[in-house]
Amino acid sequence: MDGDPSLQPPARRSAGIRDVASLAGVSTATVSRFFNEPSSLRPDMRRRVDNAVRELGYIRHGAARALSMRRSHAIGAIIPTVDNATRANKVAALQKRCRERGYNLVLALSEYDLDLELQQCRNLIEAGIDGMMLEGGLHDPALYTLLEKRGIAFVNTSVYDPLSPYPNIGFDNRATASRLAEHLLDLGHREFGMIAGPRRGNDRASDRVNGVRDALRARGLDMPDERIVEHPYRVIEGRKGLRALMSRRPQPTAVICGNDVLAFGALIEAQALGRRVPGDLSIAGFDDLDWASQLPPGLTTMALPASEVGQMAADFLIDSLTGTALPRAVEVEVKLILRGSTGPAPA
Amino acid sequence: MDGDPSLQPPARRSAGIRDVASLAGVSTATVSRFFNEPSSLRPDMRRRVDNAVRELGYIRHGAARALSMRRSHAIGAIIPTVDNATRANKVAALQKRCRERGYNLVLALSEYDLDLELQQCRNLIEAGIDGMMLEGGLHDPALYTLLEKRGIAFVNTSVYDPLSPYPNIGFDNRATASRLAEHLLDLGHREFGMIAGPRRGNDRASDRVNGVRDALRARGLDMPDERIVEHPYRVIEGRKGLRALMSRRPQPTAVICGNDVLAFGALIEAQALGRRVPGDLSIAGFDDLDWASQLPPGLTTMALPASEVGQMAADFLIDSLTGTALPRAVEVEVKLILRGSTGPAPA
DNA sequence: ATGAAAGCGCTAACAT
DNA sequence: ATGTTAGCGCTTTCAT
Repeated sequence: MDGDPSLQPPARRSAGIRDVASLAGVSTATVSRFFNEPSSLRPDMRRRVDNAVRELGYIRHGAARALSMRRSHAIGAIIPTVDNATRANKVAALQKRCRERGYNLVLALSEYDLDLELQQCRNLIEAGIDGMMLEGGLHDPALYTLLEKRGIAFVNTSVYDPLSPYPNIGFDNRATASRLAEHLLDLGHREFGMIAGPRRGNDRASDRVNGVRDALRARGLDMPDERIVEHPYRVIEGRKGLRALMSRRPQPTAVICGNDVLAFGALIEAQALGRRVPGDLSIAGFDDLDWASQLPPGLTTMALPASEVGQMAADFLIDSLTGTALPRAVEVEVKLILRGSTGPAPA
Repeated sequence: MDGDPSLQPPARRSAGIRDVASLAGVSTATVSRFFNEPSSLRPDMRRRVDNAVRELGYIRHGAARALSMRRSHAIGAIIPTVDNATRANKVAALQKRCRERGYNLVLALSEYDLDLELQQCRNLIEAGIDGMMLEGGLHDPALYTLLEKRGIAFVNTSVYDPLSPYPNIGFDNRATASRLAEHLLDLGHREFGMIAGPRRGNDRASDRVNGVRDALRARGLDMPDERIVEHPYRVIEGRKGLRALMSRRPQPTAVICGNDVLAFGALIEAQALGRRVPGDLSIAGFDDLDWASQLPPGLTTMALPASEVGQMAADFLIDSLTGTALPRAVEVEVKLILRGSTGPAPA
């Protein structure tokens, strides 16, 4: 093998399908079938091609394949950031499932910016993705137009809305937040505060605020704007948020945080302020991160099945490409995890 | 515009370069130049093409472009997981810089498995990536062969080794771990323990262990195997690790953790065991995660400039493609962040 | 079951 | 400065 004593062994371009075909003594069509429909080849043909492929270290040329098949076997994903374990799990599950089914994942970040999201969408279309996972259901209308006009499969994730015209896989953030608030209402809390994530351009963040409001209103209570502070998802911001809320009068006895990272900060700041959790103050979050069960007194939170969503998104997108009929909206289960950070309202 | 009352408006395939060319009354070459070398067009030509592009909503076909240019404008990255904020920052910086320079990011996960990493490498090659970011310097030899034979640019990251034959951007994990150990030695500690990350197939994890050993040996001390426990990077595992170490005699007064997540668990478990930090026990980690400065008493840790590495990796790879001469190894600065979790050895 | 050959939608010589 | 046209490396009819 490699018997050609040519002058520049490293510079020769790598083997193409024609090289394989001629080495195996078959046509290029047969080599193509070897990869795409092996069962249509006679065993001996298959063996010959297989040997040639191995000998040459042949790897198909994806771009040529995509051009010819009008299918890139790439799935795109646009997410705000990756620096959140829940989302990381979703992306990991997405890429794993895509890989299992022969698809690659092209990742783009929107940084919670709808304009940037649209731009990234264009980039991914240019990259030729066959399907695209989005986060949330709030996007520039042009994004939907773009995708639909080009017949690119897509799915909104981490939101569930059976009435949406667009496919979605996730859960109802608003109802989920209501459940969390009800838990606290049942514990006797009447003075609520909320450390929300930035709501602009983020329907999950605003839905969570609205959900808490829903629950309070259903019991004749209200959560005025001054009881809501908005902070980026960072621990230090959770601390600031709690400090701000505790400076209002009357002070809240229950604080719901937009996610566990903010709750982490709130928990630490409560301790720094000398408030006992849950004796003086109950705190809850969303995500059920790794440490939520470990950090005393344990964080009450909503466990969001992120990797399930990622995997389902991959399946949904890839199935769409084969023309399978699929449900427009899929709801995944969110569990309320009760831990030590929430308790009866102080007397 | 769109004056053709045909029967299936949504089904018509999207505009190609020829459509743009004929609408603008120019050749396809001119349209191509409009995108790739706009300055070579006369202003009025540019305007005509621009209008046609807008009117048709034309987006270049990446696969066709890649096939023709022999360049996909895609960068691949294979990382173990994304569920770590430091790595998330690296990936975010990588994708951002790639995007700025007209490249897309194809992401693959290796799950700390060298065989899977090699497989993912093949997948990415098939996807046609022009360059590839790897994590660490320990890979299947076949991976290097594959990449070099095909002339794909690549770079090992989060490691620094000027003697390596392969390009790398990062820091010397071994030396960095030594610095951390020296800090504790200077505080008078003599009994060390280590909660390492899984070392199999992970040079960063094993280098950190070796670095701690180096520092101890330099002072005539030793760290026997039974003072090292190995745990996956999760909070609960950090707790288990500390419990295991504290069951040995003599007990360590200083525990160095493979990363901040493990250190988090160690911190919590120390508290659960009634040990005061740093009074009875000093704990340190790697990464300087978001909460490290917030969680009392503050975690002493090494701050790794992850996003700097991600950005430099993007620049290195893309610059390589243009034939720019580049340094083979780049070292980034790691800072020792002193906080409350480390203090003088108990008397 | 296998082969021959016509594209897929661009880019880049080369020509003007 | 702009146009003509031959590929890029596959897949997929259509023959056989």
